[in-house]
Amino acid sequence: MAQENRVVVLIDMDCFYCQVEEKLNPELAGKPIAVVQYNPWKGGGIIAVNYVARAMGVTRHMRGDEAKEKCPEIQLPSVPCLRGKADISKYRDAGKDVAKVLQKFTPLLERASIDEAYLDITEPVQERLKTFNVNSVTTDLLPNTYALGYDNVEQFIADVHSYGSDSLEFDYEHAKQLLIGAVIVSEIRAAVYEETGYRCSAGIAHNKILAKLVCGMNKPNKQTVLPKHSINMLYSTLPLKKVKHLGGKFGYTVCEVLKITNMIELQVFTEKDLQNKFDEKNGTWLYKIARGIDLEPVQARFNPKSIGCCKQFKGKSALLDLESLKKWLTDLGDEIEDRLEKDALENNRTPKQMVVSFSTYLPDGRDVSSSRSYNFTDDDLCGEFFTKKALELVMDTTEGLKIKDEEGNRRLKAPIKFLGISVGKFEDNTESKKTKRIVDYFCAGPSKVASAKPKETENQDDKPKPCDKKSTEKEGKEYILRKFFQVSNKAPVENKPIRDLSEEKNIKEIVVESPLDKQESFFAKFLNKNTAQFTEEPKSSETVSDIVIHPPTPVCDVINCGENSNDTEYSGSTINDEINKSVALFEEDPTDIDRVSNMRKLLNSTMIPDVIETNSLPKNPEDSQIRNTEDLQEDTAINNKASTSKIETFVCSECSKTIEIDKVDMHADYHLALRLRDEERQQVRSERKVTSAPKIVPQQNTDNKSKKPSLDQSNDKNETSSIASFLVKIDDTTPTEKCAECGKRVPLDKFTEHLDFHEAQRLSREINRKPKPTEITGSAVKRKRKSASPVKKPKMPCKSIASFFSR
DNA sequence: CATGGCGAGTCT
DNA sequence: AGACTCGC
Repeated sequence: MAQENRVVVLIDMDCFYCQVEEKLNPELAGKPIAVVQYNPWKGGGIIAVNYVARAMGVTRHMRGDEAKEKCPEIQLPSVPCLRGKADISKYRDAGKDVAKVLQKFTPLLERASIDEAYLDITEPVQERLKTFNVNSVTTDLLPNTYALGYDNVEQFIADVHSYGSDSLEFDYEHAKQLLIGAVIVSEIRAAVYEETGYRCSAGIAHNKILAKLVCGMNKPNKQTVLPKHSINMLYSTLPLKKVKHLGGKFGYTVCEVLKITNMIELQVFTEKDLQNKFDEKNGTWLYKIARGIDLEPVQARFNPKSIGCCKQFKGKSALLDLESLKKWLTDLGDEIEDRLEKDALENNRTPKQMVVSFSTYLPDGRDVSSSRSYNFTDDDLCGEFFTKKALELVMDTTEGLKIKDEEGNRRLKAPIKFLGISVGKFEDNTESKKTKRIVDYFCAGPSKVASAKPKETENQDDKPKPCDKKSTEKEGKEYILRKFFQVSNKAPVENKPIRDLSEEKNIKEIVVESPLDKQESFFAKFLNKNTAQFTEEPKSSETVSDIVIHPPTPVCDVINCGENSNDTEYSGSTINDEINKSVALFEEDPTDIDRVSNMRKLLNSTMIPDVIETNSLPKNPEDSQIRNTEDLQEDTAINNKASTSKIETFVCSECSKTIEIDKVDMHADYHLALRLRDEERQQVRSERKVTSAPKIVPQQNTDNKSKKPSLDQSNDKNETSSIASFLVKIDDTTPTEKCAECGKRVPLDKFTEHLDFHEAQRLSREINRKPKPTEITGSAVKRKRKSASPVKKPKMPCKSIASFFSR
């Protein structure tokens, strides 16, 4: 069966959550309804609105309170709450009930979401045509049916009956199939209503994209057919972003790059055009969908491939201590257990993998997310397994989450904004004994499952014991805690030497360990070097090739500066000294006024002097809550120097964090690193998506103006931009070295900076880095992350020197 | 702080 | 394996 001649249907339940609520509570029938999510803020967030309420102006995105204003008599049933989070299981069950009805009509059913399913009914249509004459189709077989391009269904029926007499492009065979398809879909929808009481709408076309597209054109309780010859009419006014896959960033860049807004405008571009402007795959896909072609098959899938649950902890509700983390992971783990038990009983399958994901707030309020996976072994299935393993994964892989251990106050260093556990990679349970274990476990009865939770926390917490890693493996629930405190207990030991800040040697060791400490010297030097190069460059030079080509002198110095730089000595300075010292790093080049003033501006604007008296121990809880750059790294060492009698601090106006004076430079560089990362990302994106669109990738141009950075009167915003573009500027005559990391060709004399740039990317990525493998779970998760270490490998730069001299 | 909790799929 | 995108 040719893919282009399929009959594909999308069934979409009308305001599904509302219908479920109405069915469960018949008193609601006929009334305006909006389902709100538990969130008590301003009446809860509306996630579904029935059509009565829509008619009165209630929409999603509103809060419950707003809905009441628009429609005082509105009913606001709420999504139930279980374990502190929204519990949508009743909607999931209802969706499954519907899917079961759909499945009676074809096995080729793909559940697309809780309330949507694609059906490929090509076969049923062919079967029907064997015994049913299309000419006997009448409107009473097609209630609530619309055909795009026709005023009403009768006209479409008539067109089919007359072989499309009026239209040259009428594809009779295809239209006939769609018409029969529409008849079958009417029956399907009737069956759904009959058996579940739910109304739905449907789109009928020859592929998934189009079925989806037209399904929404007539709602509720309607179905819409899209004959081939109506596609262009539909496209002529259809915003491109309405098409599935084009509603996000990609669709936006397509519109920007091609300067179009409607689907029909895509048709003027050749396939090659589109492949050049985007990539091969996307170009071809765009070319085809512009002509109504979408070959993606309907997958036969009834059950979800993964089962997961997650929760956000936004803003003030971010998790700050170990207890909250444990609590929420327990709740999430319990939910997974519940749902997995049901799934095991219903589908006789077992997940082979678990993924725990989380995100933490950066000091500036943005967040970084991370995830770790674990492949189950057969011995894994024991009480509270998911919770324990999840906690283990989070704690184990995220040194940045290590607590600040002080006075029994067990705080997480980075506030957790999001937690999620999901399991997947299901395999069918065979008759073999091992895979049956999960069912055994779940069926074993409450005694085992409930596995009374001893109050293990308190005594363990205060007195962490040394533990033998091998023997405690997977033993009991205290295992996690014990392991945890073993780790966190090291902090004071590491801290001790640093208290005396004059001990340079100790500081250096710490600096080496901490990526963001390294960042300080890297970025200071990095920027400094750039300005130096610009100075040496003749200002009047006109061509790119004039950009100075001198040996990358400090390559090895820079590589090593993380280890031996004394930039990290800050002790005994005044605030202004520190600021000036930072600025001085950029003042060596008197010609680079912009950079100097910009940096000064940055420092002045972000650092608001705020001297605070601090006693030897942070009796004030707020003190321990200071979260700056290093807090997100694993380096607990520097933090704990609270023993100094008086600490001067600043408030960073970019991220509102309190920064101790000896971290001002680091902190400023940290913000710079974040900005650089963003730019690099944007650049990568534009290079990838619009490779041949010169307007989007100005950096790629080798035109004259791109080569005079020192004269560039750019403003603050463009300052870092110029740095980024500086890194990728290449000219034919420039000796280059291919970067092993990104494959780009980089001018030799900028190679060091280029490496530093990757360093910058890595730094921000490695907010959640894993500093060292832990033997205990070493078997669980592969961690062969290459070059995860922020410590520079001397290999690359040295190689670049060699190649420089060989040319 | 302010659509949240999903689930699928792609890229590297 | 993990980060990221898309859509409901």
